[in-house]
Amino acid sequence: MNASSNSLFIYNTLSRKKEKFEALHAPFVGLYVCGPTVYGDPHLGHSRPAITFDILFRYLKYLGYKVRYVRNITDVGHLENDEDQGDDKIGKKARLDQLEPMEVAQYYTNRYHFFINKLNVQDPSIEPHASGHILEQQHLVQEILDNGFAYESQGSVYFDVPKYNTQHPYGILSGRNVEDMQANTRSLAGQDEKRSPLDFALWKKASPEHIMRWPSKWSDGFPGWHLECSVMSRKYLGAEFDIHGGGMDLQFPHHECEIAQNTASKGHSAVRYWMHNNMITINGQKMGKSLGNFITLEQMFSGDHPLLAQAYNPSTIRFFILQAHYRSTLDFSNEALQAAEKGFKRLMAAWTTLKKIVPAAQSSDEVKVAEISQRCFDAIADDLNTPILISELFDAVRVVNSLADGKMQIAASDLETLRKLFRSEEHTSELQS
RNA sequence: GGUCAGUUGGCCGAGCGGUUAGGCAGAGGUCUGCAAAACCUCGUACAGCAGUUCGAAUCUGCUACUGACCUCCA
Repeated sequence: MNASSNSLFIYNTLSRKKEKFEALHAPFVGLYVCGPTVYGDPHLGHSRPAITFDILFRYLKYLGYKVRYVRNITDVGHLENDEDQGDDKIGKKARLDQLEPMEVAQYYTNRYHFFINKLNVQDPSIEPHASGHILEQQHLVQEILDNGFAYESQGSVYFDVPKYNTQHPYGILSGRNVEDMQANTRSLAGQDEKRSPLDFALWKKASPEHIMRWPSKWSDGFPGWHLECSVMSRKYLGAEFDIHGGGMDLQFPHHECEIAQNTASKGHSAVRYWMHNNMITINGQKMGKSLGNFITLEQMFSGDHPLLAQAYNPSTIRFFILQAHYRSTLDFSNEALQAAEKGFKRLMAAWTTLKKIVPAAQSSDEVKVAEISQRCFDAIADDLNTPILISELFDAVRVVNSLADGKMQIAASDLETLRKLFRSEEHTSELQS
Protein backbone atom coordinates (compact mmCIF):
# COMPACT_ATOMS: atom_id res chain seq x y z
CA MET A 1 0.00 0.00 0.00
CA ASN A 2 1.37 3.39 -0.79
CA ALA A 3 0.47 6.77 0.59
CA SER A 4 -2.71 7.46 -1.30
CA SER A 5 -4.22 4.16 -0.29
CA ASN A 6 -3.91 5.21 3.32
CA SER A 7 -5.84 8.40 3.08
CA LEU A 8 -9.40 9.52 2.85
CA PHE A 9 -10.95 12.69 1.52
CA ILE A 10 -14.44 13.50 2.68
CA TYR A 11 -16.86 16.04 1.31
CA ASN A 12 -17.81 18.08 4.34
CA THR A 13 -21.27 19.59 4.10
CA LEU A 14 -20.19 22.32 6.48
CA SER A 15 -17.44 23.65 4.19
CA ARG A 16 -18.94 22.39 0.91
CA LYS A 17 -15.52 21.06 0.03
CA LYS A 18 -13.62 17.85 0.04
CA GLU A 19 -11.32 17.76 3.03
CA LYS A 20 -8.59 15.38 4.02
CA PHE A 21 -9.78 13.25 6.87
CA GLU A 22 -7.74 13.64 10.04
CA ALA A 23 -8.91 11.73 13.07
CA LEU A 24 -9.31 13.81 16.21
CA HIS A 25 -7.88 11.08 18.41
CA ALA A 26 -6.18 8.56 16.15
CA PRO A 27 -6.29 5.61 16.05
CA PHE A 28 -9.86 6.10 17.28
CA VAL A 29 -12.65 7.38 15.09
CA GLY A 30 -16.14 8.32 16.21
CA LEU A 31 -18.88 7.94 13.63
CA TYR A 32 -22.49 8.83 14.29
CA VAL A 33 -25.27 8.20 11.78
CA CYS A 34 -28.96 9.00 12.13
CA GLY A 35 -30.89 5.76 12.13
CA PRO A 36 -34.55 5.07 11.47
CA THR A 37 -37.69 6.13 13.27
CA VAL A 38 -39.20 2.74 13.94
CA TYR A 39 -42.84 3.17 13.07
CA GLY A 40 -42.82 1.53 9.65
CA ASP A 41 -40.98 -0.95 7.49
CA PRO A 42 -37.61 0.02 6.03
CA HIS A 43 -37.83 1.01 2.37
CA LEU A 44 -35.36 1.34 -0.45
CA GLY A 45 -34.48 4.86 0.66
CA HIS A 46 -33.32 3.62 4.05
CA SER A 47 -30.80 1.34 2.43
CA ARG A 48 -28.80 4.26 1.07
CA PRO A 49 -27.36 5.70 4.28
CA ALA A 50 -27.02 2.18 5.69
CA ILE A 51 -24.89 1.10 2.73
CA THR A 52 -23.02 4.38 2.30
CA PHE A 53 -21.88 4.52 5.89
CA ASP A 54 -21.23 0.80 5.91
CA ILE A 55 -18.66 1.43 3.18
CA LEU A 56 -17.19 4.25 5.24
CA PHE A 57 -17.17 2.09 8.39
CA ARG A 58 -15.37 -0.73 6.57
CA TYR A 59 -12.89 1.53 4.83
CA LEU A 60 -11.97 3.33 8.05
CA LYS A 61 -11.33 -0.01 9.69
CA TYR A 62 -9.33 -1.09 6.66
CA LEU A 63 -7.20 2.01 7.14
CA GLY A 64 -6.43 0.73 10.62
CA TYR A 65 -8.70 2.96 12.68
CA LYS A 66 -10.58 1.69 15.67
CA VAL A 67 -14.03 2.91 14.81
CA ARG A 68 -16.92 3.35 17.17
CA TYR A 69 -19.97 3.51 14.95
CA VAL A 70 -23.11 4.74 16.67
CA ARG A 71 -26.43 4.54 14.86
CA ASN A 72 -29.50 5.44 16.83
CA ILE A 73 -33.03 4.12 16.90
CA THR A 74 -35.63 6.85 17.20
CA ASP A 75 -38.45 5.47 19.24
CA VAL A 76 -39.80 8.61 20.83
CA GLY A 77 -40.07 12.30 20.18
CA HIS A 78 -40.56 12.21 16.45
CA LEU A 79 -43.80 14.01 15.79
CA GLU A 80 -46.21 13.62 12.94
CA ASN A 81 -45.65 17.17 11.82
CA ASP A 82 -43.55 20.04 12.95
CA GLU A 83 -46.11 22.30 14.41
CA ASP A 84 -44.59 20.85 17.53
CA GLN A 85 -47.96 19.68 18.65
CA GLY A 86 -48.66 16.73 16.42
CA ASP A 87 -48.90 13.16 17.44
CA ASP A 88 -45.88 11.06 18.22
CA LYS A 89 -45.29 8.64 15.34
CA ILE A 90 -44.76 5.63 17.54
CA GLY A 91 -47.47 6.55 19.98
CA LYS A 92 -50.03 7.00 17.26
CA LYS A 93 -49.25 3.66 15.72
CA ALA A 94 -49.48 2.03 19.14
CA ARG A 95 -52.84 3.56 19.88
CA LEU A 96 -54.26 2.52 16.54
CA ASP A 97 -53.06 -1.05 16.94
CA GLN A 98 -53.76 -1.19 20.70
CA LEU A 99 -50.15 -1.98 21.49
CA GLU A 100 -47.60 -0.76 23.91
CA PRO A 101 -45.51 1.87 22.14
CA MET A 102 -42.45 -0.19 22.89
CA GLU A 103 -44.07 -3.15 21.18
CA VAL A 104 -44.36 -1.09 18.02
CA ALA A 105 -40.81 0.15 18.33
CA GLN A 106 -39.45 -3.33 18.97
CA TYR A 107 -41.37 -4.84 16.08
CA TYR A 108 -40.08 -2.33 13.55
CA THR A 109 -36.59 -2.33 15.02
CA ASN A 110 -36.48 -6.07 14.44
CA ARG A 111 -37.80 -5.64 10.93
CA TYR A 112 -35.22 -2.95 10.24
CA HIS A 113 -32.39 -5.19 11.37
CA PHE A 114 -33.67 -8.15 9.42
CA PHE A 115 -33.94 -6.39 6.09
CA ILE A 116 -30.96 -4.09 6.41
CA ASN A 117 -28.73 -7.00 7.41
CA LYS A 118 -29.67 -8.76 4.20
CA LEU A 119 -27.90 -5.93 2.41
CA ASN A 120 -24.70 -7.11 4.01
CA VAL A 121 -24.46 -4.08 6.21
CA GLN A 122 -22.35 -4.58 9.30
CA ASP A 123 -23.93 -3.82 12.64
CA PRO A 124 -22.90 -0.56 14.29
CA SER A 125 -20.88 -0.67 17.49
CA ILE A 126 -23.66 0.88 19.55
CA GLU A 127 -27.32 1.27 18.69
CA PRO A 128 -28.82 3.49 21.36
CA HIS A 129 -32.53 4.16 21.72
CA ALA A 130 -33.87 7.64 22.36
CA SER A 131 -36.26 6.25 24.99
CA GLY A 132 -33.32 4.89 26.94
CA HIS A 133 -31.81 8.34 27.30
CA ILE A 134 -34.64 10.44 28.65
CA LEU A 135 -32.68 11.55 31.71
CA GLU A 136 -29.71 12.65 29.66
CA GLN A 137 -32.03 14.55 27.38
CA GLN A 138 -33.59 16.32 30.33
CA HIS A 139 -30.13 17.27 31.53
CA LEU A 140 -29.32 18.78 28.17
CA VAL A 141 -32.56 20.76 28.23
CA GLN A 142 -31.61 22.09 31.64
CA GLU A 143 -28.12 23.04 30.44
CA ILE A 144 -29.54 24.98 27.56
CA LEU A 145 -32.03 26.67 29.87
CA ASP A 146 -29.24 27.54 32.30
CA ASN A 147 -27.24 29.07 29.48
CA GLY A 148 -30.20 31.23 28.53
CA PHE A 149 -30.90 29.80 25.11
CA ALA A 150 -34.27 28.26 25.92
CA TYR A 151 -37.44 29.23 27.70
CA GLU A 152 -40.30 27.46 29.35
CA SER A 153 -43.81 27.97 28.13
CA GLN A 154 -46.86 26.21 29.57
CA GLY A 155 -44.96 23.12 30.57
CA SER A 156 -42.95 22.89 27.40
CA VAL A 157 -39.43 24.12 26.74
CA TYR A 158 -38.41 25.73 23.48
CA PHE A 159 -35.06 26.59 22.01
CA ASP A 160 -34.75 30.34 21.48
CA VAL A 161 -33.40 30.54 17.94
CA PRO A 162 -33.34 34.35 17.53
CA LYS A 163 -31.45 34.75 20.78
CA TYR A 164 -29.02 32.00 19.94
CA ASN A 165 -28.48 33.64 16.58
CA THR A 166 -27.26 36.84 18.20
CA GLN A 167 -24.22 34.93 19.49
CA HIS A 168 -23.85 31.99 17.15
CA PRO A 169 -24.95 31.80 13.53
CA TYR A 170 -27.96 29.53 13.13
CA GLY A 171 -28.13 27.89 9.73
CA ILE A 172 -24.44 27.33 9.01
CA LEU A 173 -24.91 23.76 7.88
CA SER A 174 -27.80 24.28 5.50
CA GLY A 175 -26.69 27.71 4.32
CA ARG A 176 -29.60 29.67 5.71
CA ASN A 177 -29.86 32.77 7.76
CA VAL A 178 -32.42 33.69 10.33
CA GLU A 179 -33.51 36.91 8.62
CA ASP A 180 -34.46 35.08 5.42
CA MET A 181 -36.19 32.35 7.33
CA GLN A 182 -38.19 34.78 9.39
CA ALA A 183 -39.30 36.49 6.21
CA ASN A 184 -40.30 33.23 4.61
CA THR A 185 -41.65 31.07 7.37
CA ARG A 186 -45.19 30.01 6.95
CA SER A 187 -47.38 30.73 9.89
CA LEU A 188 -48.39 27.41 11.35
CA ALA A 189 -51.34 26.87 13.57
CA GLY A 190 -50.98 26.50 17.32
CA GLN A 191 -47.69 28.19 17.82
CA ASP A 192 -48.74 30.61 20.48
CA GLU A 193 -46.46 28.90 22.99
CA LYS A 194 -43.45 29.83 20.90
CA ARG A 195 -41.88 33.25 20.80
CA SER A 196 -40.67 32.75 17.28
CA PRO A 197 -41.84 30.30 14.63
CA LEU A 198 -38.19 29.29 14.22
CA ASP A 199 -37.99 28.03 17.79
CA PHE A 200 -38.10 24.31 18.20
CA ALA A 201 -39.20 22.07 21.03
CA LEU A 202 -36.74 20.67 23.53
CA TRP A 203 -39.39 19.28 25.84
CA LYS A 204 -43.08 18.94 25.11
CA LYS A 205 -45.84 18.70 27.63
CA ALA A 206 -47.94 15.65 26.82
CA SER A 207 -51.58 16.15 25.98
CA PRO A 208 -53.96 13.83 27.88
CA GLU A 209 -54.24 11.28 25.05
CA HIS A 210 -50.48 11.16 24.50
CA ILE A 211 -49.37 7.77 25.79
CA MET A 212 -45.59 8.15 25.70
CA ARG A 213 -44.69 10.38 28.59
CA TRP A 214 -42.10 10.85 31.30
CA PRO A 215 -42.12 13.02 34.41
CA SER A 216 -39.94 16.10 34.45
CA LYS A 217 -39.67 19.34 36.36
CA TRP A 218 -41.47 21.10 33.52
CA SER A 219 -44.32 18.67 32.91
CA ASP A 220 -45.21 15.09 32.18
CA GLY A 221 -44.03 14.99 28.63
CA PHE A 222 -41.48 13.86 26.13
CA PRO A 223 -38.25 15.14 24.55
CA GLY A 224 -37.97 17.01 21.28
CA TRP A 225 -36.80 15.00 18.32
CA HIS A 226 -33.52 16.81 17.74
CA LEU A 227 -32.34 16.25 21.28
CA GLU A 228 -31.60 12.56 21.05
CA CYS A 229 -28.74 12.80 18.56
CA SER A 230 -26.99 15.55 20.51
CA VAL A 231 -27.31 13.53 23.69
CA MET A 232 -26.39 10.09 22.44
CA SER A 233 -23.49 11.20 20.30
CA ARG A 234 -22.07 13.09 23.26
CA LYS A 235 -22.59 10.19 25.61
CA TYR A 236 -20.90 7.61 23.42
CA LEU A 237 -18.48 9.63 21.30
CA GLY A 238 -17.67 12.61 23.45
CA ALA A 239 -18.27 16.34 23.22
CA GLU A 240 -16.25 16.38 20.00
CA PHE A 241 -16.11 13.57 17.50
CA ASP A 242 -15.14 12.92 13.91
CA ILE A 243 -17.97 12.18 11.53
CA HIS A 244 -21.70 12.65 11.58
CA GLY A 245 -23.72 11.19 8.73
CA GLY A 246 -27.30 11.04 7.60
CA GLY A 247 -29.67 11.70 4.74
CA MET A 248 -29.67 15.10 3.05
CA ASP A 249 -33.23 15.61 4.12
CA LEU A 250 -32.06 15.74 7.72
CA GLN A 251 -29.70 18.63 7.10
CA PHE A 252 -32.43 21.06 7.98
CA PRO A 253 -33.84 21.30 10.50
CA HIS A 254 -32.59 18.19 12.32
CA HIS A 255 -28.83 18.60 12.04
CA GLU A 256 -29.00 22.34 12.24
CA CYS A 257 -30.83 22.03 15.54
CA GLU A 258 -28.32 19.50 16.73
CA ILE A 259 -25.50 21.96 16.13
CA ALA A 260 -27.46 24.67 17.93
CA GLN A 261 -28.13 22.43 20.92
CA ASN A 262 -24.51 21.43 21.24
CA THR A 263 -23.28 24.95 20.87
CA ALA A 264 -25.87 26.32 23.27
CA SER A 265 -24.81 23.86 25.94
CA LYS A 266 -21.08 23.50 25.41
CA GLY A 267 -20.13 26.56 23.42
CA HIS A 268 -19.03 24.62 20.38
CA SER A 269 -20.33 22.16 17.84
CA ALA A 270 -19.50 18.50 18.29
CA VAL A 271 -18.88 17.38 14.74
CA ARG A 272 -15.78 17.68 12.61
CA TYR A 273 -17.09 16.27 9.31
CA TRP A 274 -20.72 16.28 8.25
CA MET A 275 -21.62 13.82 5.52
CA HIS A 276 -24.98 13.60 3.79
CA ASN A 277 -26.17 11.00 1.35
CA ASN A 278 -28.56 12.04 -1.40
CA MET A 279 -32.01 10.62 -1.98
CA ILE A 280 -33.26 7.74 -4.06
CA THR A 281 -35.87 9.01 -6.47
CA ILE A 282 -38.69 7.32 -8.29
CA ASN A 283 -39.96 8.94 -11.47
CA GLY A 284 -37.66 11.81 -10.63
CA GLN A 285 -39.19 12.41 -7.21
CA LYS A 286 -37.85 11.64 -3.80
CA MET A 287 -38.89 8.25 -2.52
CA GLY A 288 -40.24 8.78 0.95
CA LYS A 289 -42.90 8.38 3.53
CA SER A 290 -44.66 11.63 2.86
CA LEU A 291 -45.34 10.98 -0.82
CA GLY A 292 -46.16 7.36 -0.14
CA ASN A 293 -44.15 6.38 -3.21
CA PHE A 294 -41.76 4.07 -1.42
CA ILE A 295 -41.05 0.41 -2.00
CA THR A 296 -40.13 -1.51 1.12
CA LEU A 297 -37.08 -3.71 1.18
CA GLU A 298 -39.33 -6.69 1.79
CA GLN A 299 -41.15 -5.87 -1.44
CA MET A 300 -37.88 -5.36 -3.30
CA PHE A 301 -36.71 -8.80 -2.24
CA SER A 302 -40.00 -10.49 -3.07
CA GLY A 303 -40.99 -8.51 -6.15
CA ASP A 304 -44.42 -8.05 -4.63
CA HIS A 305 -45.18 -4.49 -5.66
CA PRO A 306 -47.02 -3.11 -8.71
CA LEU A 307 -43.96 -1.14 -9.82
CA LEU A 308 -41.61 -4.11 -9.65
CA ALA A 309 -41.10 -6.26 -12.73
CA GLN A 310 -39.35 -8.91 -10.66
CA ALA A 311 -37.73 -9.65 -7.31
CA TYR A 312 -34.23 -8.32 -6.72
CA ASN A 313 -31.46 -9.85 -4.68
CA PRO A 314 -30.14 -7.83 -1.77
CA SER A 315 -26.73 -7.89 -3.40
CA THR A 316 -28.20 -6.46 -6.61
CA ILE A 317 -29.65 -3.61 -4.61
CA ARG A 318 -26.36 -2.99 -2.85
CA PHE A 319 -24.54 -2.98 -6.17
CA PHE A 320 -27.15 -0.72 -7.73
CA ILE A 321 -26.71 1.79 -4.94
CA LEU A 322 -22.93 1.69 -5.11
CA GLN A 323 -22.95 2.28 -8.85
CA ALA A 324 -23.97 5.86 -8.14
CA HIS A 325 -22.03 8.27 -5.97
CA TYR A 326 -23.63 8.73 -2.56
CA ARG A 327 -24.04 12.48 -3.04
CA SER A 328 -25.99 12.11 -6.29
CA THR A 329 -29.64 11.29 -6.54
CA LEU A 330 -30.27 7.81 -7.84
CA ASP A 331 -33.39 7.08 -9.81
CA PHE A 332 -35.19 3.82 -9.26
CA SER A 333 -36.33 1.88 -12.32
CA ASN A 334 -36.63 -1.76 -13.24
CA GLU A 335 -34.32 -1.20 -16.21
CA ALA A 336 -31.61 0.21 -13.98
CA LEU A 337 -32.00 -2.58 -11.43
CA GLN A 338 -31.90 -5.23 -14.13
CA ALA A 339 -28.78 -3.69 -15.61
CA ALA A 340 -27.21 -3.75 -12.18
CA GLU A 341 -28.21 -7.36 -11.71
CA LYS A 342 -26.50 -8.45 -14.92
CA GLY A 343 -23.40 -6.40 -14.32
CA PHE A 344 -23.10 -7.76 -10.82
CA LYS A 345 -23.40 -11.34 -12.05
CA ARG A 346 -20.61 -10.73 -14.54
CA LEU A 347 -18.41 -9.34 -11.82
CA MET A 348 -19.07 -12.33 -9.58
CA ALA A 349 -18.48 -14.76 -12.44
CA ALA A 350 -15.06 -13.20 -12.95
CA TRP A 351 -14.27 -13.64 -9.26
CA THR A 352 -15.13 -17.33 -9.53
CA THR A 353 -12.93 -17.57 -12.63
CA LEU A 354 -10.12 -15.75 -10.91
CA LYS A 355 -9.91 -18.36 -8.17
CA LYS A 356 -9.09 -20.99 -10.80
CA ILE A 357 -6.39 -19.07 -12.66
CA VAL A 358 -2.99 -20.76 -12.62
CA PRO A 359 0.02 -18.45 -12.44
CA ALA A 360 2.72 -18.33 -15.12
CA ALA A 361 6.40 -17.41 -14.95
CA GLN A 362 5.68 -13.80 -15.72
CA SER A 363 2.83 -11.47 -16.58
CA SER A 364 1.91 -10.28 -20.05
CA ASP A 365 2.44 -6.59 -20.67
CA GLU A 366 -1.30 -5.93 -20.74
CA VAL A 367 -1.75 -7.27 -17.24
CA LYS A 368 -1.43 -4.05 -15.31
CA VAL A 369 -2.73 -5.32 -12.06
CA ALA A 370 -0.90 -2.95 -9.76
CA GLU A 371 -2.25 0.07 -11.63
CA ILE A 372 -5.82 -1.18 -11.49
CA SER A 373 -5.49 -1.92 -7.82
CA GLN A 374 -4.06 1.51 -7.15
CA ARG A 375 -6.87 3.21 -9.01
CA CYS A 376 -9.42 1.29 -6.97
CA PHE A 377 -7.92 2.51 -3.73
CA ASP A 378 -7.62 6.03 -5.07
CA ALA A 379 -11.30 5.95 -5.94
CA ILE A 380 -12.53 4.83 -2.54
CA ALA A 381 -10.23 7.32 -0.84
CA ASP A 382 -11.73 10.11 -2.93
CA ASP A 383 -14.92 10.68 -0.99
CA LEU A 384 -16.02 7.07 -1.41
CA ASN A 385 -16.20 7.14 -5.19
CA THR A 386 -17.68 3.69 -5.56
CA PRO A 387 -18.82 4.12 -9.19
CA ILE A 388 -15.24 4.68 -10.29
CA LEU A 389 -14.10 1.81 -8.15
CA ILE A 390 -16.63 -0.47 -9.81
CA SER A 391 -15.59 0.68 -13.29
CA GLU A 392 -12.00 -0.24 -12.40
CA LEU A 393 -13.17 -3.64 -11.27
CA PHE A 394 -14.73 -4.19 -14.66
CA ASP A 395 -11.35 -3.46 -16.21
CA ALA A 396 -10.04 -6.19 -13.95
CA VAL A 397 -12.85 -8.46 -15.16
CA ARG A 398 -11.58 -8.09 -18.71
CA VAL A 399 -8.10 -9.07 -17.58
CA VAL A 400 -9.41 -12.07 -15.69
CA ASN A 401 -11.37 -13.32 -18.69
CA SER A 402 -8.38 -12.88 -20.98
CA LEU A 403 -6.31 -14.92 -18.55
CA ALA A 404 -8.94 -17.64 -18.53
CA ASP A 405 -8.94 -17.66 -22.32
CA GLY A 406 -5.18 -18.09 -22.33
CA LYS A 407 -4.75 -14.80 -24.17
CA MET A 408 -2.69 -13.38 -21.34
CA GLN A 409 -0.50 -14.76 -18.64
CA ILE A 410 -0.06 -13.65 -15.09
CA ALA A 411 2.78 -14.04 -12.61
CA ALA A 412 2.08 -15.38 -9.16
CA SER A 413 2.66 -12.04 -7.46
CA ASP A 414 0.30 -10.20 -9.80
CA LEU A 415 -2.25 -12.93 -9.37
CA GLU A 416 -2.09 -12.48 -5.64
CA THR A 417 -2.58 -8.72 -6.03
CA LEU A 418 -5.60 -9.31 -8.20
CA ARG A 419 -7.14 -11.79 -5.80
CA LYS A 420 -6.46 -9.48 -2.91
CA LEU A 421 -8.20 -6.67 -4.75
CA PHE A 422 -11.34 -8.72 -5.28
CA ARG A 423 -11.14 -9.98 -1.75
CA SER A 424 -10.75 -6.52 -0.25
CA GLU A 425 -13.68 -5.38 -2.33
CA GLU A 426 -15.47 -8.25 -0.79
CA HIS A 427 -14.58 -6.80 2.57
CA THR A 428 -15.06 -3.14 1.90
CA SER A 429 -17.89 -3.26 -0.58
CA GLU A 430 -19.15 -6.74 0.14
CA LEU A 431 -19.82 -7.46 -3.48
CA GLN A 432 -20.00 -11.16 -2.78
CA SER A 433 -23.52 -12.45 -3.13
C1' G B 1 -41.47 33.18 -2.92
C1' G B 2 -36.36 32.03 -0.44
C1' U B 3 -31.98 28.82 -0.39
C1' C B 4 -29.33 24.94 -2.76
C1' A B 5 -28.51 21.12 -6.36
C1' G B 6 -28.99 19.07 -11.09
C1' U B 7 -29.94 18.69 -16.82
C1' U B 8 -24.36 13.66 -20.06
C1' G B 9 -25.20 8.77 -25.90
C1' G B 10 -31.49 4.05 -26.29
C1' C B 11 -31.42 3.45 -20.44
C1' C B 12 -28.53 3.88 -15.72
C1' G B 13 -24.38 6.54 -14.29
C1' A B 14 -18.90 8.71 -13.59
C1' G B 15 -16.01 12.83 -14.95
C1' C B 16 -15.44 18.96 -13.07
C1' G B 17 -10.11 22.58 -18.45
C1' G B 18 -6.73 18.97 -22.93
C1' U B 19 -6.56 11.89 -22.42
C1' U B 20 -11.73 5.69 -24.40
C1' A B 21 -15.19 6.16 -17.43
C1' G B 22 -18.01 1.85 -16.46
C1' G B 23 -22.62 -1.12 -16.58
C1' C B 24 -27.14 -2.53 -19.40
C1' A B 25 -29.23 -2.58 -24.19
C1' G B 26 -27.62 -2.65 -29.50
C1' A B 27 -24.05 -4.04 -33.69
C1' G B 28 -19.97 -7.16 -35.33
C1' G B 29 -16.91 -11.31 -34.12
C1' U B 30 -14.66 -15.89 -31.49
C1' C B 31 -15.78 -20.62 -29.46
C1' U B 32 -12.96 -26.77 -35.55
C1' G B 33 -21.54 -28.76 -36.49
C1' C B 34 -26.75 -25.33 -35.39
C1' A B 35 -28.71 -22.63 -31.29
C1' A B 36 -27.93 -20.81 -26.47
C1' A B 37 -24.52 -19.33 -22.84
C1' A B 38 -19.76 -17.30 -22.24
C1' C B 39 -15.95 -14.24 -23.97
C1' C B 40 -13.73 -10.34 -27.30
C1' U B 41 -14.32 -5.77 -30.23
C1' C B 42 -17.22 -1.33 -31.29
C1' G B 43 -20.29 3.72 -29.54
C1' U B 44 -17.58 10.13 -29.47
C1' A B 45 -22.91 12.03 -25.81
C1' C B 46 -22.62 16.18 -22.59
C1' A B 47 -30.27 21.28 -22.12
C1' G B 48 -30.04 26.11 -25.18
C1' C B 49 -27.55 30.79 -26.18
C1' A B 50 -23.43 33.99 -25.44
C1' G B 51 -18.55 34.65 -23.26
C1' U B 52 -13.38 33.45 -21.07
C1' U B 53 -9.39 30.23 -23.08
C1' C B 54 -4.54 27.92 -27.70
C1' G B 55 -8.33 24.35 -25.99
C1' A B 56 -14.86 23.59 -22.21
C1' A B 57 -19.25 18.38 -20.79
C1' U B 58 -15.88 20.70 -17.28
C1' C B 59 -14.98 28.11 -15.85
C1' U B 60 -18.49 32.83 -16.31
C1' G B 61 -23.31 35.02 -17.55
C1' C B 62 -28.25 34.60 -19.25
C1' U B 63 -32.52 31.36 -20.61
C1' A B 64 -35.38 26.90 -20.18
C1' C B 65 -36.58 22.64 -17.53
C1' U B 66 -36.29 19.16 -13.23
C1' G B 67 -35.60 18.25 -8.19
C1' A B 68 -34.40 18.91 -2.84
C1' C B 69 -34.96 21.77 1.61
C1' C B 70 -37.88 25.75 3.76
C1' U B 71 -43.61 20.83 7.59
C1' C B 72 -42.55 14.53 9.18
C1' C B 73 -39.16 11.87 5.87
C1' A B 74 -32.82 8.21 5.08
